[in-house]
Amino acid sequence: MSPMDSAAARDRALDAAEELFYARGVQCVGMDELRGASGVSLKRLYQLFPAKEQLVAAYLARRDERWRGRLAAHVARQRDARERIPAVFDWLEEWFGEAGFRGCAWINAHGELGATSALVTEQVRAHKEAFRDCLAALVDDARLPASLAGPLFLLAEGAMVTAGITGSTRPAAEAREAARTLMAAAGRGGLSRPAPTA
Amino acid sequence: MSPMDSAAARDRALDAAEELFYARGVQCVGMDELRGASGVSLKRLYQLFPAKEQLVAAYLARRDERWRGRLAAHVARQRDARERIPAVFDWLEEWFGEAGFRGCAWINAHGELGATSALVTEQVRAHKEAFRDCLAALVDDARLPASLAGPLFLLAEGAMVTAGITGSTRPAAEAREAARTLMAAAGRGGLSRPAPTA
DNA sequence: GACAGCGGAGAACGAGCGTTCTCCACGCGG
DNA sequence: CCGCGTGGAGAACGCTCGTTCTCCGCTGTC
Repeated sequence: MSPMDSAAARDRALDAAEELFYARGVQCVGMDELRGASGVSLKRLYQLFPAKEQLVAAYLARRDERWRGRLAAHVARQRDARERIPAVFDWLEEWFGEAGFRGCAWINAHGELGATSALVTEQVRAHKEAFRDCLAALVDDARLPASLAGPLFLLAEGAMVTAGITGSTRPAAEAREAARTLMAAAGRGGLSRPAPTA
Repeated sequence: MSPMDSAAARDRALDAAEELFYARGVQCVGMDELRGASGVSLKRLYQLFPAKEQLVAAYLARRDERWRGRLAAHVARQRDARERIPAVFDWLEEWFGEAGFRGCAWINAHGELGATSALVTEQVRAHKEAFRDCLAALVDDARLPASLAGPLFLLAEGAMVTAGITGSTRPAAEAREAARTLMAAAGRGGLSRPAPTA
């Protein structure tokens, strides 16, 4: 291989990292196994990423880009701005049903390394913030109150966690229905007051 | 120490396990460190728990009991059955604000070991199912439609994850407001219909 | 006081890991 | 055709970890 495709080596390393880290957890996969799966020599791996931690961070960063790209593409297919919000949950449902789905990579990575690696924590926070911003933009486009973004985000996060733990796609549908209810209530004007107590 | 307090040794082992596993992650804490922190000899540890995995499962099981006990106690302070549901989120908010809060122990354990340990996965599923059942009972007591339990559960899970990642207690308040809105909408009669599309 | 048995301290073991080093085959400038 | 440097394969290193073993002191009994 010519020296020039260190970019290709990087891609192959990240491909292998994504597949293995996501499927089995970061700590379960050694650098040697990564070398075997990617075909990139250990020497090269350490040239590209000075330590495993950086490879993990790069894996999360690239996955973040792709994940948000896929979500945005799916959502953009809806003409009606208000339908784009339920479409987020449609897309989650599709994702949850994919073979090999094992929950949210960032939540998993945070559970595994959040206490240990500041770099990973940073990636996780950045990803979640970006996702939240994405929802906020959809809420804004739909001319709904900005305060809706937080709850929608929480519903989506809860759905991801629950789908990851139970292996079911159902949380996506539940979250979508709840999101619709919240949108309708917000459209009706502001957040609810407490239920009448006496 | 008399041979009889193997129960006490068990408790001390679990105390140390809970503190260290929760704070730093399971894989970061070795059996030797656990011995140092608990004062229980390695030999005894392995008599009580044939392998680390069992100790992890026991830690999660005991924490589950205590966690749900604390939640139930807090919720029971509300007279009005409908106020017990927001009270769940009040309690979450308190929890999120505690020193050393680092997210949901079960979600973290699942992220760390879900792909590896069937025993741990089982504990996580059992805990989440129990929590969900608890919410379902509160919904039932409040004479609200059973379909509310799922969305409330998702809001709570989303809040736990988000609080764990961001370190803020705010997700609890957001989830509580959303829960109130969903309760009000359900009280008003059933789930929302999709917004008018044409 | 002698002895059997239990329990604790910590060494030992074997495996796996992240990281580095050694060695060799290959391609290129003179 | 000959050195030279680049890059790959994989051995090696040092460390940590889960688990087991060895040794020793203590205690309760005769």
